[in-house]
Amino acid sequence: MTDIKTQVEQLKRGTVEIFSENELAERLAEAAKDKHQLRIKLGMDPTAPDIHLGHTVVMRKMRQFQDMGHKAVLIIGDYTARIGDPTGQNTTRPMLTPEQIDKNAKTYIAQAGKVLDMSKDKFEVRPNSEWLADLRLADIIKLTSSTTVARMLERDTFEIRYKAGDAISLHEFLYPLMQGYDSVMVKADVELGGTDQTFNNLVGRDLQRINNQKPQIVMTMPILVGLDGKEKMSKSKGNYIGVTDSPKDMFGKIMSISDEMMENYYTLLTDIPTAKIKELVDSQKTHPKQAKVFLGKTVIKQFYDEAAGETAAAEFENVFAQKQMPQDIPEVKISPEPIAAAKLLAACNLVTSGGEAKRLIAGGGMSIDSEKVTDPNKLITPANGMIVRAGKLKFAKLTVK
RNA sequence: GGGUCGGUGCCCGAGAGGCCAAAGGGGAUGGACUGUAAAUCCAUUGGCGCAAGCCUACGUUGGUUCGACUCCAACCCGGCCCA
Repeated sequence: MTDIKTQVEQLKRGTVEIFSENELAERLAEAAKDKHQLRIKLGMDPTAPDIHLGHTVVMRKMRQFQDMGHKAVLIIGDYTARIGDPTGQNTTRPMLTPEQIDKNAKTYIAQAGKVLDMSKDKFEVRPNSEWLADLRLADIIKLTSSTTVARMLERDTFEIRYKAGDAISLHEFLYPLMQGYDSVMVKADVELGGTDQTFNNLVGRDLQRINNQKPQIVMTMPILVGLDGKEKMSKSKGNYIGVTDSPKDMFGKIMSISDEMMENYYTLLTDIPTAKIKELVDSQKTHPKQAKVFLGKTVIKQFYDEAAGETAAAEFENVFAQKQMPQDIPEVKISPEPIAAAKLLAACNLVTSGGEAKRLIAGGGMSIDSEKVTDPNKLITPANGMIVRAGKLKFAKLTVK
């Protein structure tokens, strides 16, 4: 039994709430006793094609269960994606086409392997169209009868929108029910999710109870704040670090988070013990920059290897602290005729329009071979190896055709 | 179904016949300052053009007018109230 206690302690780390901790202990004990795997459910909406660090917070918890011998059941919400999770949304989401969903689901599964153990006995993927697509209206009516309008409006996202006089489509109410039904269909023992999923996941408990199943244990985890320091990390908000980002990008993005966010990132994205984290984020004990460098390396190690983290850090230091040129400047082929500076920026794909180029130059953001360009009409004669720079981060190296 | 209010640039939101590529804010980008952090400050923020200027844009489609984001009509979408 002490073993179970330790397990619960480990699993508790990083969670916000568990419904309920006692049930979790019981369920773990039962599983240990008759040696069966618990089914750990995590649903993912294939609404955006990439997994980012925000997803990995919960996925890492799932991995922990796997390492204890349990089974990860990843639900690809290909059917629920037709609705779009109303959580955290202030408007109805556009419905996705089946093709988009299918494509996104494929990359999701591939990318999930970066965090989860994909071995056959520990991993199962199920698209929820498997059971949702064939529901008959009668089934749906039955499903909807399990809850009430008042209950739905308790959810703050609905409540806020309702009070603000924004549109709420009726089908959005179906979302939590469908997600809960998923739990019934896969016989989930535990469902993981961000705190914003609490309502949805608790509906799963209700539906399982109605269907004579043991209600799943719901574990919620904090939402990872995005790079802007304000909103939830998400691809559509462009404030994310993707699991397939290059080590260089990951490092750069991590370095740009604000100091206040570091503790959050350390806690949710690494296994570093709490006491050690306290030291790292204490500016008296650790220089914030060093703490951030270490965070960057640690995160990169999870998706690449230690060397990749070191390289990224060194490159970063080189380029930004020492103000040297980066190693891997994209090369641009260009004809040797003299060209106006503004046009050159466009030719190098460093800007998207002539106006932007002019603005950049006017703002002092363009340089050629480290020399500032101030006149957008200045004629530049391209030469091999010439370095064109736009802003701090964008470079191009010319090759004359 | 009836009444009523509304749909504006990436987002929020002002404008109510010419002075409107459209106030203000947010965001974004560039610059200064830094630890490429945050905060702060400054600048820029539809496209093409060296420029004059031209084009595209205020839900959609037509109309009135020398001229429409602003007026009219129909339609589409949403909020609220009534049924």
